[in-house]
Amino acid sequence: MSLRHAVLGLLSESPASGYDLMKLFNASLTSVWPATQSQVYGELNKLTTAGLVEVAAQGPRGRKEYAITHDGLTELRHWLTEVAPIGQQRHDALLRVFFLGILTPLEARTYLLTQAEAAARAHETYKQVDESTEWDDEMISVYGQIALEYGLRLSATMEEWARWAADEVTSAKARKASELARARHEAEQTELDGEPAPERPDDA
Amino acid sequence: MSLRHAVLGLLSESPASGYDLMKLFNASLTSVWPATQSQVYGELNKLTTAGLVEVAAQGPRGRKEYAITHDGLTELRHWLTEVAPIGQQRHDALLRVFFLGILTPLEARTYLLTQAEAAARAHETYKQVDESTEWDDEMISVYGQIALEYGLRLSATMEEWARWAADEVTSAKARKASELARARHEAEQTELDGEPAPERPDDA
DNA sequence: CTTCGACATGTCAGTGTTGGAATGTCGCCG
DNA sequence: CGGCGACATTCCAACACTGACATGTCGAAG
Repeated sequence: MSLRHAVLGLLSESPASGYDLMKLFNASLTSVWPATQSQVYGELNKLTTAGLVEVAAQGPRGRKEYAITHDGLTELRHWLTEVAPIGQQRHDALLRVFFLGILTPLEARTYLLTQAEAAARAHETYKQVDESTEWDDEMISVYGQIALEYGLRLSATMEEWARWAADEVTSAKARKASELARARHEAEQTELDGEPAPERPDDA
Repeated sequence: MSLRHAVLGLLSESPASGYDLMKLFNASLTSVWPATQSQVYGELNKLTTAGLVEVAAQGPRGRKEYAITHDGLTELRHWLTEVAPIGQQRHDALLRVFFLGILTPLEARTYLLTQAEAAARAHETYKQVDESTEWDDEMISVYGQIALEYGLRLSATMEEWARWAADEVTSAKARKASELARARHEAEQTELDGEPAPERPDDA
């Protein structure tokens, strides 16, 4: 139900049309809460029916400029202060990690390093935004900056983790190999003692 | 479309019934890709129709034990190696940050510190799992450990960021206050010069 | 004056996700 | 042997999201 609150939040800063809202979504909320046209226009109608926003002005081309109502602002405040955010987020990229075992270590490493690069690119993008924006002490600016900082830190953590993980795959493989070598050695010892050697498939 | 691949991934490790899969989802994938019963059973039927899994054995109580087919394994490998993970994830908690400006700095700070505590609790939980698990060098264990490490690092980053952000709110408020004080001072100077003082609302 | 791009809204089918209800079976403990 | 808890599946209504299609208006540049 957060699309509703994203729309309310944007309208709390200034009145806007559905078209304006789409631009705002694509400009500042894409990486946090993406939305499509159909969703935004649909939600605006629902919000109007619910009395949380109202058509404050009409313009050319059928433009309807929406403004948040008192009830809408109350709802927004309620959501911010009293509704606990859901902690769990679906994480496509991390889900794959659980199943990397069906690939070869080399393929798994490639996957992780690709993730590292994607994170690095994301970090670079955030940095560009940070540097090309003039931050002042207005509250809206402060919170925008705080959100951006989250992006910067998250992408940095992601990259470091993915590089660490790639190394981990390599060293785990090495540990397994040496373990196998030891097992082989013991098997040879046993063989020397006259026992028949147990079957051991060669690891590729 | 990742629920499908989560199911395939779990079945790639060992055959299981829908009921078994639900336990696996709740045990290891909750924080990465949560799923409900209806989803899992529904997906199993779709996967069977698509020939990616098959009913390998039937048991008591109508139990159907599913196994991944050759086609299913191919599809899983394809997803892992060739389908780019979607980078953008919806982020409820971060969305709110954009709109904290409509709250008082104190309320905003409370929100951020609550988030910090939630992150700290999550970190603690992951730590418990890490310490209470016996990790070996089997591949499945290695990748489980890698995913867990991501959780550990992410929650640590979250907590640090939220605490930093809470401080940032405080200092931004202070900067604004001193700015206002300076403006006031200048206004008084102007007043002494005989000019009328401009209106200035008191900040609560 | 015409044409083109930006402005502007609306609708739809298909898919994914949630949460709950309904139904029944088996095995073990007392 | 009676009942309870774990096992096990199926169905459904409601809501959220995706991506595309349809329709039309205005303003400015050529």
